[in-house]
Formats: sequence, C-alpha cells, structure tokens
Amino acid sequence: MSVKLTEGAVEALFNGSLVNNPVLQLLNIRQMNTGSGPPRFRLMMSDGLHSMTSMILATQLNNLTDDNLLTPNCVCMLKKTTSNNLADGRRVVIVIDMDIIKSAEEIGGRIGNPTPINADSKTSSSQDPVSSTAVSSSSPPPAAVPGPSHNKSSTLTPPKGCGRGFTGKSPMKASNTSPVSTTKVIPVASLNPYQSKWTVRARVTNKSSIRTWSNSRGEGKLFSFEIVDESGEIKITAFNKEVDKFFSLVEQGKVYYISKASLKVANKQYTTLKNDYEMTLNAQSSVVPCDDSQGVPEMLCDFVPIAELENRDKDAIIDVIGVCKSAEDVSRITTKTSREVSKRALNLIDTTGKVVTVTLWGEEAEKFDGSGQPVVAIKGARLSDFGGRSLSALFSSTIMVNPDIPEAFQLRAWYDREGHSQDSQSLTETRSVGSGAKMNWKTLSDVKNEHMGHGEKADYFSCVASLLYTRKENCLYQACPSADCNKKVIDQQNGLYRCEKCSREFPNFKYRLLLSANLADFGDNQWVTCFQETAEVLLGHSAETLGQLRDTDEAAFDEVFQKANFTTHIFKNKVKLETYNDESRVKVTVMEVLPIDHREYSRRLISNIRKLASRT
DNA sequence: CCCCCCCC
Repeated sequence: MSVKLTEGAVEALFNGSLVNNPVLQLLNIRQMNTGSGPPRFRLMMSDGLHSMTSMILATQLNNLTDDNLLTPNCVCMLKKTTSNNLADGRRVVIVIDMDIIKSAEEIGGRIGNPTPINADSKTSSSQDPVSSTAVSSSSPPPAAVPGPSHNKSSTLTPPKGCGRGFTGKSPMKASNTSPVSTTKVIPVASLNPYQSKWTVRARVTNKSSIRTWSNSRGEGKLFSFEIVDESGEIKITAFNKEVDKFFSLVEQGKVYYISKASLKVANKQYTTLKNDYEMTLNAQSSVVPCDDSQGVPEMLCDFVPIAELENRDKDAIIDVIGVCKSAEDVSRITTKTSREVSKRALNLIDTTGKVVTVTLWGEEAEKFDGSGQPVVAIKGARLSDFGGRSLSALFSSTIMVNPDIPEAFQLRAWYDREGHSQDSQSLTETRSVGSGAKMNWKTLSDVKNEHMGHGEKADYFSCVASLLYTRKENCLYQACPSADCNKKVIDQQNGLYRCEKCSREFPNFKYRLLLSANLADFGDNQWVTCFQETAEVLLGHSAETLGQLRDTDEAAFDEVFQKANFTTHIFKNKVKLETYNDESRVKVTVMEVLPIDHREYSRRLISNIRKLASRT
C-alpha cells in the first residue's frame, strides 16, 4: 500500500483554504435523502490525521458510485473542490472532480488513526441533506476565505459567525435586507432546492428572446438564459412579470449576482446543461450586475472528440469543436409543418481525423461564413443518427466561430500543419453515397470477373464511371399518355395514337427515355440501360424537353448528348443474366445516378489503385 | 408555467 495521504488537507478544507489535489481516504459514503431529486452522496474522508463528514459528491460524479469503486477505504485525489459556506457559517465541501487512485481492496483498511475534525458536531442522518451537513465549528472558518477554493471570487460578505463558538443548529440571525451584502456567494454547481439563502455570481450565456405560449394550462411569455461560473452552469427561466422585470437587465456575456430564485429538478428530456437542477426567477428574485467579472469563465464546454460521437447515444446533447473543412451554401427548406427555414450544413474535422456534418438553422445558417476554414465550437448540439452520425444545432445551442480558447488554437495549429492534408473519414454518410442504402462498390471489370448477375436473383452494385458513348438515335419513344402506363403507342397516322396495353386511342402521347449508354472506368467498359429518370439525370433534361428539341432543333438535341459525354457519376446498377434464343448476356440497368462525392471518390480511387498495384 | 429544435 504505497500511497501517502495529504496530511493536513482535511483541516485546510475544513477551514476553507486552498489545497492542491489532496489525496484522501474515503472512510464512509452514504446516500442522502433527497426526495425526488437525483441522489446525492455524502462522503466521510480522512487525511490520516483528521476526518470530516461534511463533504458532498457533486451529482455529476454520481457515476463513480455505479461500479462499486467508491467504497470505504479507497483512496482518492480531489482534483476540484469548492466549499459551500452556508448562511449560518457552516461549511460544506463539494467534490466537483476526483479520481479514485487506489481501490478499497488494494488499501485493505483504514490509514492512520484520524480523529473527527468536527468532533463536537452532533449531526443527524435523518435531516435534510443540507442541514445534515451541519458542522459546529470549534474553530470557525476564517471569514475572509472566499467560497470557492480556487480563491478567485471576491469576498462579498462581511464575515458571519465571527462571534465564535456558535453551533450549526442555531443559525445566525443576520439581517437579510440585501442578498449581496448578507448572503454568501456559492458556486453554481452547489445550488440545490434544499437551500434557500444563497447568491451566485455568474456570467450570462445564451440568452433567449421572449417567447409566448398558449396551451390547455394557460398562456404566457417567458425567456431563458444560462449562467456559468467556474464550478458549473445552470439554466434560468423567467415567466410573465419576471420577463418584464429582468429581460432588458440580463445581458449576454455579463456577470451578475443572482439570489432568491426557485430551484427545481431539471427535466432530463430537455436538459442541455450539465446540471441536475434549473432555476426559475420569482417575485423575490434578485439579479444585480457585478462589475468584477474576474475569474468567471465565458462558457463551460465539454468537447467530445468527433470520433467518439460514434459511441454516443442518439439524441445526446454534446459540445463539439472542429475545423470547418467545408460548408454548404445556405438553402431554404420547408418543414413538415410548412414552415420555411434556412439551413446550412458544415463539415467539422478534429484531430481524431474524423469528420461530422452539423446542420445550422435559421439565422445561424444565414450568417455563418465558412471562408478561411474557421474553427467552429458548438455547445449543446444534438446527436442524430442520420447518415450514420450527424449533428444538429438547437435553439439552445451556442455557436462560436474562432473562439478564444486553447482548444481552438490547438486545432488551428494542427489543421494548418497536417490536418488539412490528412486522409479523413466522415461519420456522416452523405446523400451522394446512397441515401442510407449500403453501397456494393465494384469496378466494371469486377462485375465481369466475379460473374455478377449469373445467379438466380439479380445482383446490385455501384460504380464510379464516365459516360463514354450514348445511343441518341433510339433513346426516345412515344408512350401512352396515361399516368401509369409507359407502353409505346402506335402512330395511327390520323392524329391518334393507340396503346395496345390500354386498348385505347389517344390524341396525344408522352415522350419517354430509354437510353443505351456505354460506361467506362479506368479498367473496363460496359453497356447499360437507363430508363426515364436516370437518363434525365445523365442528359440534364426532361424527356419532354428532349422530345421537343429533337423535333424542332436537331443541333441543340445533339449538343445535349455532346455535353453529357465524358461526365462522371456514381451509378447504382442492377445486373442480371438474360437469355434469349440460346444466347445469354449480362444486362445492366442503371437504377440511380448520383453526383460524385469527391471525398468518397478519392477514397474509392485510392483503394482501387492499391488493389491494382497488389496484382502486379 | 416552456420544452419549438426543422431537411435530406
């Protein structure tokens, strides 16, 4: 058991002093009674000299308890703590981040002979979680020590409990006329519904506009914003009167003291922030601008590497950062509910070499400028399984272009040095590689060598090929004008056209395309048949237009075919052996023509070149 | 007390 506890750390934490990564032993862990909220765990930890019970695991670390790793006797390093100095002077240490560095089994027992630092406390386990953390201070915390252990937040409050020897059971009767002057600033991460006297000092991020609603429960208006301090973040919503009161006061990016708001458990379904709770402003709430924003972060991001998105659940809300390798032009689409909205898809790449497509909406899509391949960070994007894995920005997402953060500088440097030329792979299959269907890539010589289409059923394959030749002479025919009938009609030479299938004569017909084309790739060529839709894509004109053109302007008609020649596409094909008059030949029908995705094309090309090279 | 988050 070669582990050394940080002696003196418990006393320091208890007194609210800064301790750098203390190593402590867990003596006990207990789930507190939190009613309907997420479980909270209270820890008893020891530095070998002293133990303290007034330590609480931040809920984001609750998963540490999942695998029975956080069990008595294990040794932990507390990487981030914050102390929550309650209004009556009691102190609670909240563990925001920690590592278990030795398991209980490895340690095997209690290290040293620690004595409780709060020996004269008589806490009751049946009390509510906050009051149950009550400690009476035999040595009251030094008043000038600020709440967060990071030592940055200014001390706002005149020292409370300077008296000495007061107990946790009898709260200070300080006058509470102003929250700023009498309520201790606590970290956002430590906010919970069981504690009412607090002030947070935090920066506003992501302020919404005012929205109205009307449903069976009534109607009203609201706006919401998010706040962040160095401990965490939380969403705040204001309704109706509080909208009038606070909307113009609350400004994006500014720092405020906020107190006396209601806390409730956040609905996980809509949570985009890393907090189990959310806040609602009420008639008693106070929001006061704070001139000193020192130490209050701009934004809290937990960037997920792009390659890692493959392992995340659909609909997860995640933060992502990457270089915008390419971006679509903005376009307008109509939603299922007939609303028009702008959209723009970006392709982001990070140092994992993976690319993901992220879609921006509305104004964000319109104003985005992808020139110069900026670094783009998105906080709170939703993971979708479209095309494998893709991302979509939400109303609540924050989109930052070239943000002033270390991750962005690192990405920029990486991309400019090597990332730009690196072989990358997208998690998002684009439409051009087959609308979700699996592509069975073949070269034209593969089709022959593998005797494709010789089986009972047709085979399907995709290839990248160029149009080498088209038979324009017989590509158009006059077809039955009935919607569901494409049968060739017989010109009765009396102004009427007869369809044998429909047993009817019509005064008109429609043009249909049946194009024979010779496709070529670098190894072989192949005759294929393209019916109406695929032929229209290849020739770039409708059958109707081509029919008119052939009848009126033969030169223009010829030019259409000249232009189509040597164009390169992705062809999705069906191949089947057909036999007539004892003669068998493979018939290839083009099912779909897709534009080339150049990234995919390069990948195919390189792979084929390697394959050819390995044969020689 | 909202919770819309769109398209392929």
